[in-house]
Amino acid sequence: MSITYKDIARKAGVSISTVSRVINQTDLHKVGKTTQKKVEKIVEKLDFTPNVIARSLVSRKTYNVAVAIKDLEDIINPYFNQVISGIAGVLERRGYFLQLVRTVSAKEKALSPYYLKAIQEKRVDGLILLSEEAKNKDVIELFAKKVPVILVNRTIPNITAPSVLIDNEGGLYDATKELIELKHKRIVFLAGSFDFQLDKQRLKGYKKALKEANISYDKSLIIEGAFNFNQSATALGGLLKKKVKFSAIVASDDVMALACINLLNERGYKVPEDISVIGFNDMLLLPLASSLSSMKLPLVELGRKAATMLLSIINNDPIKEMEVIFKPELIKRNSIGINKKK
Amino acid sequence: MSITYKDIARKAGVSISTVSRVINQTDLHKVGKTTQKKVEKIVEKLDFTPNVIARSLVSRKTYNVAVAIKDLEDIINPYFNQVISGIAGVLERRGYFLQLVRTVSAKEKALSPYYLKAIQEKRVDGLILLSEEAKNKDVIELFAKKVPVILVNRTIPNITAPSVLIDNEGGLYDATKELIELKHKRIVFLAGSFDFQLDKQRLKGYKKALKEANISYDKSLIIEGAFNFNQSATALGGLLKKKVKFSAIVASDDVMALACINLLNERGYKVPEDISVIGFNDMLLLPLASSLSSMKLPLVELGRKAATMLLSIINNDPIKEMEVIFKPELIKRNSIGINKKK
DNA sequence: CTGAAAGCGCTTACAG
DNA sequence: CTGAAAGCGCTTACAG
Repeated sequence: MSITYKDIARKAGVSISTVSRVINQTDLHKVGKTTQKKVEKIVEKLDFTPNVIARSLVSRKTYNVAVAIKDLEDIINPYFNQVISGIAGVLERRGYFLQLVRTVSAKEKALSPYYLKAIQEKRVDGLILLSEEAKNKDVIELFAKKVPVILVNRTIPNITAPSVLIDNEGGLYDATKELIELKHKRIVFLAGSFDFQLDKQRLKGYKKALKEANISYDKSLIIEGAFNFNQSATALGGLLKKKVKFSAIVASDDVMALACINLLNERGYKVPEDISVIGFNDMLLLPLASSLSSMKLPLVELGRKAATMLLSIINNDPIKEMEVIFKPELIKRNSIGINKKK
Repeated sequence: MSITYKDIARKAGVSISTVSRVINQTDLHKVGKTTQKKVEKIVEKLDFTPNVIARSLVSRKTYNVAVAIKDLEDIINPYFNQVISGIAGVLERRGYFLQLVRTVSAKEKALSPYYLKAIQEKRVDGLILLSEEAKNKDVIELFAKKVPVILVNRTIPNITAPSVLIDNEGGLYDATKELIELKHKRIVFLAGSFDFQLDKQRLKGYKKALKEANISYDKSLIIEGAFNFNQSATALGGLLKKKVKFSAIVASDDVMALACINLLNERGYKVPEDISVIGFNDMLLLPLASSLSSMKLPLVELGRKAATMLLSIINNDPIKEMEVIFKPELIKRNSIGINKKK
């Protein structure tokens, strides 16, 4: 079997209490220098590492943090993997491990969804919620139980929760305004889903920009693409089929914007000569590869912030701000141009 | 505090042994139907979930699996996140949790690197190694200790380990051959690093294709780009500065290929008119966005296979094949063309 | 069919 | 300065 405190204690001729003190560097002032050295030597020689499970059982700390995304396969999405990368870096430096969990339960026999299970089973010390799919009710309950939770890019009505937010309204306002300045009047907003707060907020920003420019809001220009390539293409295809006129598109995500560019090219439209396109998130190399203009966010930094806040809460350190807001910034590339139609 | 077996037992008027039997559905035939119902009712009412830490301490199973990448921030790389996505899907379905660990230790005070720590601390039941950075010596030791480990895209000399492999030699052979058929003779191979097996194998395939076509091998056409955008651009920049002539590039990764296309465009070369470029991995949308030809691999499927093999080993199920090999397939897009120079 | 008891590998007052 | 003992929340023979 594996080595335990008992083995170390026997070899050193001391008690396991002493072994524990040396290994954990606690109450060391009470341990004789010689004894300490003796134990340390043996620990080193055996390359001994304490069983973290046993330790957790007593200390009630697991040094594990759960990061919840909708579906585990979503880490393929550059938005999520940038944020997670930022989280991971911080956890790593602070000696925590990162556990990936999902919020959507497929055909699950468990009483609670997977991500709640990690909490209930005491697998983790805290949770960072990257997904809108977790139900408000469940999240509120977690707060009630004093479980350390950080929300990313979502809020809970009537509750001020520790959260890292994105200025979605401002982002879409800026994007729309830029297009308006380029003389566009019929601008499509390709949202992911209006079940999501982020898209509701973005729609607000879109409307605000139109209003300021005295352009009337046309509901037929608003479509949903489910945050993925294929459904975005389908949504835009529907618009083209209905012969709805437009000269620009703002999409809620770069992948969706790319789907638009791709479809437009297939149908013989040129970007940006015929249609201007702006994405969201400025995901790594994707925009560069396709010359896509996008609303850039410091996603890695955002993840770092979320992790730092969570660790503060876990360790009962005071946190300065309950809500940190990141503002997207327009990065112009060769996917937007002046509207030349009429 | 939280609820335990003791609480359930008291409320049901039974012993904790009985509670355990009902919750775990073990030896149920020995438990009276009425008793069972009574306990189940209470468990349900309290939405009770057993403490997995305590359970692990006894059962020596954590239902956690570690996935090791070089640096946690590497999940940004589409190669890794596709493989991890495949792994995650399988683990999820089988009730396992996924822990992300890294193989490279920065300034770490621990005796062993982070990923080994997860094993030593008994945090996990097994390990999937996605990184070449883990030392052969350490990996061999893990096998000696009977730790369930799966290697992905790497082998250990003289050892047949359970592994999921990529036909790197065949992949670069095919890519090079395609370019040769397009009349290219001076083909650059932009590798990541020759410290890595995968690039050594790819170089073999490159040489083999040249040899078959009676094209002599020119060492000055072989460069290293460290698997990232910037260093790839620098490497190619060096080649251009030295005025080395070439009409095509095969890169060890799509991001690297994209760096080439980008730099070539900046310097006034057209792809594919002047220079043909082929990438590797066919990473999601990147090639589509940049019309990049690439060697496609079923990376998600590869991850699934690795996870399935690991769970078989963990559960002592027989595994059919120790080594599964995936073969890349050339996807032609508009980044390659016939060499028109002389 | 049911329960008492030992034990998993640690931590932590407490006693000396 | 050091150790014996209780306890964390479970599982698992064993006894009845």
